[in-house]
Amino acid sequence: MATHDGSTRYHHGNLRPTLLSVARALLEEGGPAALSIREIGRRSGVSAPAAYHYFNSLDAIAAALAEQGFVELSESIDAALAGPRRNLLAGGIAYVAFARANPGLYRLMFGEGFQAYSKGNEAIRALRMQVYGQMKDDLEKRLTPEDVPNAALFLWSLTHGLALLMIDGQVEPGADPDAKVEDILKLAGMGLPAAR
Amino acid sequence: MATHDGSTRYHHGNLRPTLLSVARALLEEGGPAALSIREIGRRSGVSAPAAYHYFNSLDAIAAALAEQGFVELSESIDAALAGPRRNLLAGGIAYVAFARANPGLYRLMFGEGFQAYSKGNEAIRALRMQVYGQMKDDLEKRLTPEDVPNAALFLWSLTHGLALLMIDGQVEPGADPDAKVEDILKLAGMGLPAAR
DNA sequence: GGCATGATTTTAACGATGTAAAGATTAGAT
DNA sequence: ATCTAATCTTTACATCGTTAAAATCATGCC
Repeated sequence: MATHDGSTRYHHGNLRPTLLSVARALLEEGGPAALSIREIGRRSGVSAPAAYHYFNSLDAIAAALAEQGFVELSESIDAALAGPRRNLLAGGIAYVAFARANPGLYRLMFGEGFQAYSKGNEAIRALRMQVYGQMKDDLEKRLTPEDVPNAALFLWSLTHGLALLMIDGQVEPGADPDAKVEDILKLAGMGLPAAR
Repeated sequence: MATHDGSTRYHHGNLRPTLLSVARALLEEGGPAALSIREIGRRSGVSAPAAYHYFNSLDAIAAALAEQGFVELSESIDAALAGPRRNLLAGGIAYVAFARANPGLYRLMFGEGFQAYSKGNEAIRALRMQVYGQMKDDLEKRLTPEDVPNAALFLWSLTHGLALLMIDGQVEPGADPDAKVEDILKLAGMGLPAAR
């Protein structure tokens, strides 16, 4: 079997990271459904069962990718929250921007892709909660304590929903999607416009 | 092969509806990923390729289920909008209630399940837009025209996001989920609580 | 009533997938 | 240099979606 640079060593030498980056490319090409252990092996220049030395299953690869995603999303939100505008709006914009830049990954992190039911996606749920906690912590600096839980869920719902609608192509693509996101998220602070 | 009532006719006699209802049960048991043409056949007391007389593919079965879902969701929203409270809040509550009552179906309608990329899920996108239009129409009776587009997307994002978070078990299950939904959706009218 | 026609379903088969088991190859320590 | 453990391959199995061909049934026509 040949490595992807043409040489033909028996040992790949750098397989685990290669598998992950190939998997991630696959994920962005075709969404979570396109993740395939055989295809990952093929593109990595390696036979399919080789992956089983580093991951117990295809689901384990998906979980590793999701974990990467949560780290990156978390960093991205942190950066926005610490940036020049240091407000919730900036955090929300960063959140949606991450989803738009990594739609396959975002769907993996928050969609099915793991059997949403039955199985032990307990780890994923915890990672999601961590992101939620990040928003919540920030809200605690701004609101009275009893308002926080509902405000946090409100904000998360809005941001999550907007992110999904956008990566699902459900928002008519205007000239400047970032501006659109900002317009929508701004309404969170004011509520809907007054009735006429 | 035996029918599910024990008799053993060659012709099933009522196959198409049976396939759909079995598929829907499967969908709610295990989510969109659990849809399997062979399992549908098995549970319908029929061989797998029999389904191909009524549907071109597994995706076609999924599409038919999704269509059912959109009809039901639409009716449910209409009923709420025409009901005693006849306001947007009631519509939103009905929307989320539908998702909570049919989580598998809702995920099929709005999640992946169809290859979100590449393929022709154009019909699904149109059906989604129809639901969106329903909310939008109602908003038009209440707001000045230029406010409508952003308000509609705002509302849809919030409702859709909340629905998904709830059926993903991401909202700590309190005593009364319906009340929680109402609390959150109410914030859409007022905006976030004032800073302390 | 007998029979042809068309609708419905079955069996058999193909290619692809995830994964397990067993063997080959290689790197690194002693 | 040899032994050991890590890494990777080949082979194999069960399952899946789907196609092709054959079997069975229902129905209208004579």
